[in-house]
Amino acid sequence: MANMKITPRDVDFAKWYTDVVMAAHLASYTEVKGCIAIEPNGYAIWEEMQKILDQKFKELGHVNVQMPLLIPENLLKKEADLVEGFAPEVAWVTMGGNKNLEERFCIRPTSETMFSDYFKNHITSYKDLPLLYNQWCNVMRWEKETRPFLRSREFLWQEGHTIHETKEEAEEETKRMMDVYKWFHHDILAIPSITGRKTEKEKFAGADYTLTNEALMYNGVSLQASTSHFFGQRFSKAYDIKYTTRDNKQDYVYQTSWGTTTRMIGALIMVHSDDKGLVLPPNIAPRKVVIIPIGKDEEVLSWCEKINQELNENNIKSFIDQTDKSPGFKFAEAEVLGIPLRIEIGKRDLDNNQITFTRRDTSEKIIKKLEIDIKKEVSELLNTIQQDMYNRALKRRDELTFEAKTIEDVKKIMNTQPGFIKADWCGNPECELKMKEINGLKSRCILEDKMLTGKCVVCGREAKELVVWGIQY
RNA sequence: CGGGAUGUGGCUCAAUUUGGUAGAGCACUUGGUUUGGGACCAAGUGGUUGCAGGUUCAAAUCCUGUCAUCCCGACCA
Repeated sequence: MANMKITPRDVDFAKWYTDVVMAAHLASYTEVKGCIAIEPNGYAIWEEMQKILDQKFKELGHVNVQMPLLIPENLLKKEADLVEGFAPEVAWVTMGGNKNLEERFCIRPTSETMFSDYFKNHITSYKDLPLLYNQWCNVMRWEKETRPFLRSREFLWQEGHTIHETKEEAEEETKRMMDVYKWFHHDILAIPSITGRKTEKEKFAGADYTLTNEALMYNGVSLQASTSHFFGQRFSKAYDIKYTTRDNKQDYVYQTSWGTTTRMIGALIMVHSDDKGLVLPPNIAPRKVVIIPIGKDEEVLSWCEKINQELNENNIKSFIDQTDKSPGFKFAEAEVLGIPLRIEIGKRDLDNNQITFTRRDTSEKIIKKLEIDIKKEVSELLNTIQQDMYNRALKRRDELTFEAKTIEDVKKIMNTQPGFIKADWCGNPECELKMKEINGLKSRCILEDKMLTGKCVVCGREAKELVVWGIQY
């Protein structure tokens, strides 16, 4: 393992971010632009995310399926908004072997098309509804500017696609899945995201409306972390997904889709990590504890083994670093990898009848008696770390959430420290564009909360919504 | 897609200005000594200088093109 230097976060945030990705061996660049190799450390985090979310989806009645990677052009074209929204960033397959294809295929940027076409042929009656499907897969969007995990041409995600008998049921599903994402970000990733509805301008191409989960990064930039869309009958009408209703009429289904991506790994870095490297919340860390023996004393090693075994038997994933590196190297390595808790055991500890814990998030050292209930102690400490990480992120989010009553307020805030800016909005897209002239501010989401002044922050006319504005990653 | 920067063993960089045998540190391998914050000694391995052309007796160095990465804008998860 290389002991690579990490650019300080406050010196160059973007450089720091990629340094952490590389130093923690989460991913590396490949010969293919915008397509990263997700390395074992990075993929393990994704597998944890998959495991937790997949279980939740299944508890809520969803089943997993797999649709084709390729989408025929004629099918894609059926929903005009979708085509328009994704046209600039789809990759096309035009040849099969050495022959030109009659009809080209796009490599899926998202799978509404294939799901819709599938649904069309697989339901006939209200008795077939709802269908609650999810797919774990890779998708491709031909981005120009790329960045590991945050914006790559190929990325991994899950996309849920559901169809329902009634509007109410579909809207409930849209909200329910946003609640799942919210729970996942808050309780698992320790990221205090905010949720709300996207404006017309920012919603998913082809959706009636989009719910979004927006997270605030350490540097005050916002990241769309997951979305849940309500399609109404737009796709079902475009793709002819009809069924026979309870009163023997023909109707179109109501549809939703919702997704989240490997981008969340990037969010973990930008919210929690520091100049020493990755910091992972215990609830998502693939390995929660590293045990580092100091010296090669037999008794030291046997204590390491004993503790390791007890933790693993109690479902606390731990491991012993038995490489021939010096202890100092191992400490630094555990830190760059973001392992939440470190246990050091050496002769000195044994002589004093103690073991030493070190928290990754605070670097705090905690001395405990050797005979404690190790699994209880560790699991409590991991919970504390998780909670503290959330609280720190929450505090930072609140500190970087501002209220603006006038456009001057907005400018003043943006000139000092970007963050979430709450401001009333009249609903006019022109005012949205005016905001964009200020350091590229975009509406992140519309909140349900009470408006600040009742007047649009841009034009001063009567406001309709309270909007959170931010700089988009 | 515009503006800027960079590309030399796995990593960080030197040699480019003024063309003349590719070099250092780290990492890696082997042996030994070590072990409480990135250990030490010794001996080794590894590079047709991003790629493709061109100029030249001679190219890492000059010219043209291209690709990639990073930063700043426009577009997006």
